[in-house]
Order: sequence, then structure tokens, then C-alpha cells
Amino acid sequence: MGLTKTDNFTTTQNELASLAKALGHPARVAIIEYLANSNSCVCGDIVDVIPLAQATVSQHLKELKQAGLIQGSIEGNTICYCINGEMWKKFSTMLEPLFEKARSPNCC
Amino acid sequence: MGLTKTDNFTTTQNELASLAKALGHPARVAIIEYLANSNSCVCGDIVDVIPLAQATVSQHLKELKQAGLIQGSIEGNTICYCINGEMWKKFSTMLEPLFEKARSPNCC
DNA sequence: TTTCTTTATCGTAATATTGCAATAAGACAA
DNA sequence: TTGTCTTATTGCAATATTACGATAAAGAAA
Repeated sequence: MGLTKTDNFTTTQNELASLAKALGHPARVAIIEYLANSNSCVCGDIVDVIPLAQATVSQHLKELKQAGLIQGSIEGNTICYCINGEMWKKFSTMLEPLFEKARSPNCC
Repeated sequence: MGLTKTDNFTTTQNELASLAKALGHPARVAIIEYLANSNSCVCGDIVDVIPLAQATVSQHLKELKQAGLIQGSIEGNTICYCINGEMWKKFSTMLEPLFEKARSPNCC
């Protein structure tokens, strides 16, 4: 069907899945890494850095923005995309207990 | 095209994306949470816990296994699915620098 | 043996994702 | 105004994902 049955799961499960899914493409990982490592918010440069067409990069940026992992603000002629610290904190908080438990496996 | 251009990205970027993608579905989040929280490795119970058909759950388990987030071992008539601690450690290690940098945003 | 239980796989349908060229939309410059 | 620069959107094709019923495969139990 191609349609995820979100109704069957908790809000938290859906939120975590949504964030993970947004990061689930190498181009979007590359975009996040670039934004995390660049000092300035020189955003149009993303297209130059990511080896995909401008339209495709714009689409990936849209998905990251919709998931909340980045935010965009208009700077005159340009748009400044930045890491959304709050959402990453939330992401981290949701993953932490899983990382914690995976550290001490309880079987096998 | 529906085909991700993995060649254009680094191995690490592809690996992180692969792990994130595997977690990018609420059913798979629910499976991981169940495995992390259940003391015993009572694995066939996953199907009872996840509100999807058996065939669908099996498919999600396969994806988690292919990503390496869980492992399955045959126990007579049953299969025991467990968290793969090593892979979660890797996942955590790859995400940590991103979490770290997102904590101190450098612009906007 | 037969039957039951458990899990995987097949086949199918519906929807989603990925990627790009072309185009549009908006702000600035001349 | 016109032209240029930057980013978004549209339209399309190819592939992937999600979901489920039906079936298969393999061990357990009778």
C-alpha cells in the first residue's frame, strides 16, 4: 500500500520515526553535516556542496525543514538554513534510552 | 527515479543514512523499544505486540536485521530477535558529533 | 506418519520517494 | 523597466516502500 499506518502507534514512536526517516538519506546526512560544520550560514552553498541537481537539493532541504531538523530564514535574496537545536535535542532525548539499553543487551 | 545515488556520498554518510532509515518507521521503532525493554528474548511475541499483520512485521524485522540493528538466532521452532549492541554503539558514535554541534548552534 | 506452530516468502496493489529538466517566483542591480 | 541571481515548484519517469492474504518451509508435538 505504501501508506504507513501511523494511527496504530504512539505519538512518540511516530515522532522518532519521522526524525529518523528525515535523516535516512545520505544527501540529507551530508546537508546536516555541512550545516553543523560551517561557521557561517552561507546557505545557497549547499547546492554547490551536495552532488545533486539544485531541484533535488531543494527537495531534501524541504524534507529536513518539514521534519524540523533545520529551519530556514530569508536573508534578502538568499535563504539561510540552519540546524534547529531544539529539535536535535528532542531527537537526542528520544534516542538516548535506546542507546542506553543497547549498551547492556539483555539476551543472546 | 526512486534510486538513491549512494555513489556520490561517503561510506559514513551512507551508513548513517541506512541506520536512520531503518529506524524511520513507527513499527520498527516499536519493535526496537519492545526488544530493548523485554527481559526475555521472547521473539515471536513481537507479532502480537505490533498492530500489523504477521507478514508485515516479518518484513520490518528483515529490514532491521539487514541494517544490522537487530540479530536473529534460531531457537528450535522459534527465532530470537535481539538488539545488536555493536551496531547501536556505532549508530550512537556517528550521531554524537551531530548532537554535540546542534547543542551550540553557530548561526541564526 | 499427520498435524500444529512459527516464521519467511511470494504476489499484488496502493502509495511514497528519488531525481532532474523546465519553469516560476522573488529580490536585487543596472 | 530589463536582466540576473537565488530558491521553489511543477511535471514526469523510475524505483522503493508499505501492507496484507496466501502460501511455503521447517521444527515440534501428537
